[in-house]
Amino acid sequence: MAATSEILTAERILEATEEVLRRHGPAKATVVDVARALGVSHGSVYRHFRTKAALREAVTKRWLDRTSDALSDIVAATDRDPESRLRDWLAALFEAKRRKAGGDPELFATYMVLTAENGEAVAEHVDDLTGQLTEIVRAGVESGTFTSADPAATARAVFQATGRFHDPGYAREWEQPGVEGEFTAVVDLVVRGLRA
Amino acid sequence: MAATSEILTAERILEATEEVLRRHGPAKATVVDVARALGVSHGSVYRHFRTKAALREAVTKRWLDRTSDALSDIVAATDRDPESRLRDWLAALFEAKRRKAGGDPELFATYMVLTAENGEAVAEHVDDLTGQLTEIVRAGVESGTFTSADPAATARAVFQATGRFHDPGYAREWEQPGVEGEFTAVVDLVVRGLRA
DNA sequence: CAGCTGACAGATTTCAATATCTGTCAGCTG
DNA sequence: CAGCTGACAGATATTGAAATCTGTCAGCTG
Repeated sequence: MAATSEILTAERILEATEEVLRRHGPAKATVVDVARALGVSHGSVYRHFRTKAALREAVTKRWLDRTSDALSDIVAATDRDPESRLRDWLAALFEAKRRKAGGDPELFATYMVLTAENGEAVAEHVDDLTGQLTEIVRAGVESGTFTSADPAATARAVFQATGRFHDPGYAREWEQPGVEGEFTAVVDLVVRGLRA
Repeated sequence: MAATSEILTAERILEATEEVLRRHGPAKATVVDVARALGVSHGSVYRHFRTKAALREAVTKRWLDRTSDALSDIVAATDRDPESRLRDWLAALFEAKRRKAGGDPELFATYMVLTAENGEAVAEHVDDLTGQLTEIVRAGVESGTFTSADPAATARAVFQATGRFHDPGYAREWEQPGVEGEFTAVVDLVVRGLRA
């Protein structure tokens, strides 16, 4: 067992947990399974995570953060004009979610369960994303393309108005014909509403 | 038993079913319960509704139609300007849903279950509502207040963009402080996007 | 002695036996 | 004879006993 030759770290436990969740699903994945995958006793896992809930929350955070990170490049491209950055950002978010949902539906369902039980982590993730949006909106206001008395509030409104294209609850509809057009229609409406 | 003195109609069965659902919830409400409430045998209920699913669907339709009907007055007020009719319509929809969700959470949860199992009825209801919105948008385009190449598509976009304030899935958030402001922010954004 | 193990108590889940419900229909009733 | 009843078969839900899991901790090990 090569696994036992390395030190047991939180990171390794999280990786093993993701694997166990992928294999067994959220309902049947146990701490004992995770320990077995690592070749250690389950007591050792509890040395790094106080409870099973804490372990699942950490996995959830990691997963959500991977999405936020993927979008931050668009926010950072301050040389590009805000309107197309906004459109790209929204399209990238939609595309990322849709690929996750459609590509591996079971794994996506697993993370739906995890996010449902970790409202705190999800709230942080939403704050993270609206924070990114706020930067783009603020850039737009400064360059005179957008109007907004309160960029943070406006960013939240943009995020909420496009919810149907990133909220996992709507995942079923992302595969239906015509979504692409519906997405464009909503984004156009929102961008028009933003313009100075 | 006064009830048995009247003829058994589909209407009376629907009323009794609503009552049974209110009392027992969606999981425990049985056809036998409905029959007992009416003072008849359950075989008689099957004379009017082929299956339990059909009965539940009919109850769901009735409930959804009551919401649509309440909004149609605003659509019909063609003497008022389209922008304020749109704002009123969206506010009335939000308010109606919020009252249902907050006023009797258990009953609302019951109808959440019913709508989840009757996608067909819900789709019709959404078509109904976007149809109403389309009329308002079209009136706005005709009077020159709004721009839209395709009022039906625009109406759908408006409906989807405001989903957070009428989709039952978000009901938990309707009670939190600040929703009122979030609602206004989204509606303002959408209305600005609509203006010519 | 820092990190890990594994036995343990209480909580949770599983499973199979039991009870209830759905949908049908032959026959009753007014 | 139109409308209703209630017994019935198969499907679904409930229940409680047995199995498994979570979280702890005294003691082992390198």
